[in-house]
Amino acid sequence: MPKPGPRLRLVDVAERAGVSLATASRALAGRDGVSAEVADRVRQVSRELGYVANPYARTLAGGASSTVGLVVHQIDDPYFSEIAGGVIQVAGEQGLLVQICHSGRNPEHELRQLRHLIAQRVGIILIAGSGYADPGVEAEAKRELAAFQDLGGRVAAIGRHFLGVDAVLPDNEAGGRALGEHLLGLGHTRIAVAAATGGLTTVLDRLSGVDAALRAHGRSLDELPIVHADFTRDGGRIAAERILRDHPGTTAILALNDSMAIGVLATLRAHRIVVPERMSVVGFNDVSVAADLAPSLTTVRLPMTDMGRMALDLALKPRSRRARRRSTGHTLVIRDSTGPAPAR
Amino acid sequence: MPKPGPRLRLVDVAERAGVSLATASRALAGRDGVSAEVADRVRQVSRELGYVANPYARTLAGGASSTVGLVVHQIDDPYFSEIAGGVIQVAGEQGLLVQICHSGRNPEHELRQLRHLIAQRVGIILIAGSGYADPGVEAEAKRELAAFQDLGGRVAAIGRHFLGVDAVLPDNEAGGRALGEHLLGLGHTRIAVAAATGGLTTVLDRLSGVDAALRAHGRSLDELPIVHADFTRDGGRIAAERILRDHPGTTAILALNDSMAIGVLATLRAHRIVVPERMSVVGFNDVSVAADLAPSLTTVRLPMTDMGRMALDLALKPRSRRARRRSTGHTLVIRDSTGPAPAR
DNA sequence: AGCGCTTACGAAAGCGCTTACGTACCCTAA
DNA sequence: TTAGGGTACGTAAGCGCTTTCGTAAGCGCT
Repeated sequence: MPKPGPRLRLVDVAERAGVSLATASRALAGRDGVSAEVADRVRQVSRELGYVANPYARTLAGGASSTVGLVVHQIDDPYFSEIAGGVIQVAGEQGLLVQICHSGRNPEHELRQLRHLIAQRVGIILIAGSGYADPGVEAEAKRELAAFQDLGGRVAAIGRHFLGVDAVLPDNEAGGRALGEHLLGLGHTRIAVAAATGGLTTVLDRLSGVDAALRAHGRSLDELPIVHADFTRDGGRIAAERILRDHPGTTAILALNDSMAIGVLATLRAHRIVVPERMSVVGFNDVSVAADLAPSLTTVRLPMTDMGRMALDLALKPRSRRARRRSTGHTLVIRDSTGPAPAR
Repeated sequence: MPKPGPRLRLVDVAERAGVSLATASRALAGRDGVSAEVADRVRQVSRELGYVANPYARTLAGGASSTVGLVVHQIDDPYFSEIAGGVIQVAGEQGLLVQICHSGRNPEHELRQLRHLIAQRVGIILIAGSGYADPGVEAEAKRELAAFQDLGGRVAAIGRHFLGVDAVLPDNEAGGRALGEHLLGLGHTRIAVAAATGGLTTVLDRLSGVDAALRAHGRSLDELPIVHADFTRDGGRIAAERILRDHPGTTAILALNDSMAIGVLATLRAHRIVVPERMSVVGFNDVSVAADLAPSLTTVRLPMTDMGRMALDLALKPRSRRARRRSTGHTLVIRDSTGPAPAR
């Protein structure tokens, strides 16, 4: 059992292997200029001794920083915690450390976090969560990230297209379309949308998918009431109240994420409106509790954990000339919260 | 990885303030040996220039590391993600970075993560999640943490008493007792317990609270069927199936955490057993979805976010001679999943 | 004055690593 | 043979900071 001595340094390994510090460093970094024979010996000794490089010294000396910074809106939101789970998993396999910080859905605060991560010299930055439709808001972050990449850092985004970096893009549009078609297929015509406050690209993309579905049926999103509130359970509550009050004929509520859908369901329950008999409800993301609600929630599943994994994978590849994009795929998961439109 | 670049260094600040490197360092660290006047000037200049210390250099030179390592069983478990939320919040205020890693409820893997964090020279380690009842299993971790502390590191645990470090201890026993009393007060006598696999201190503590409640009524835990399964939704499912099969007279199921309770509810729904009319169900923790289930879940609320905060606060205080303990408090939250015991 | 003592500061020695740069050595070609 | 060009490795110069140690100045005391 390799016992991690108090402070084992690279010199110790080098000495034990009978080589110089430089050679030991090269051998462990897999750099060439070392004979295979010597390199093997060094690695062997290092393993025996249980040597772990001091990341501070390594980074200070100009080596690659082995920590990845992950920016999420809020870690205690299942969407982000699942993404984080994927990232941490891959990071663990690669021996990387993950630093997580909150942006709190606030572009300025996000920018501050970004700068902090950069100042802290992380090697990789992963930035998750919806982007802002206003390019001006993203511009500063974009510039900061570009500079970071020019200095050798790597960046990948999850769910944001305007950052000019590699990105994992959830199937927001296709998912929105699938939900729209599902509801239309069930005969719903009076559909209301519970959307997050405007300005988020995620919202726009999902809406545009819904629109596509409607157009395929000779209709359009313009006909539907769209109620804006926060991307949270409370937002869903508020939206649902507003819909019930202002659009009483509604037979289906399409919430743009599961949190809102949960709020919608709670409100409907409070009003004793039976789901799905009198009202169908759909969400988006398929967070793990969606299956446990009563009624269980029809939603579009995004592979959040995989998205986290993919993002880190992207960032671990060398930078390409053009920003790469990876689509996530999606699955319509039909559960008990949707049913045929009630007869009028 | 980011190259030296146009980064601002402490020398730059020192030069600009007309002092030596050493004085600048002392001034910014708030160390004495610098006149208030000079210190102010240095801080002023540093602020103007937007200087951020290079943490790698700082740590390498022997300063305190400004990163905190947080070990959780699994970040995409709401219990842990809420704790992490609290930790990240405090860390953000203090300008600390949080590194999260998974232990996966596996003592060996946890130990490996611990060693990795220590090797990476984090300054603070926070370790969350139930401990193991077998002291042998904890011994190695305990030793490792003690050594880490002797080298100047700080450690705080959340929910583990056997580590010999400062700890935030959830009110497991009192909470268990509250749940037991609640059910007994409703007239339930045939109560079954869905517990996690043995060996976790959390399980033992909660059970002991239940036992206390029973004894206050002249009964004892020994009379109740206790079914062991995983601390997850699936575990709850399995436990519920077993209870229904082996203990058909049961009128209340006490699940030792919310995840299990959710599984229990799902199973009851599948069996068309109405909650709470035919069966009451309680959970533990009050994760945020507990309120959104149908029926909403009666449970004991632990202030997870606060627990994260408290743990980091503890770790930020200087080490005391004896390990400190902080209790979290708890609240019994009565919702719709519990009701009077059905007449026989 | 002369002595010690404190205080405010600077010079310089590392912390453990990466990476130019230098140097032996060997192999080939003229 | 010797110049020329790899290849394998060692030497040493930092990376940006903290901290020890040294020093000069200021203080009160004999």
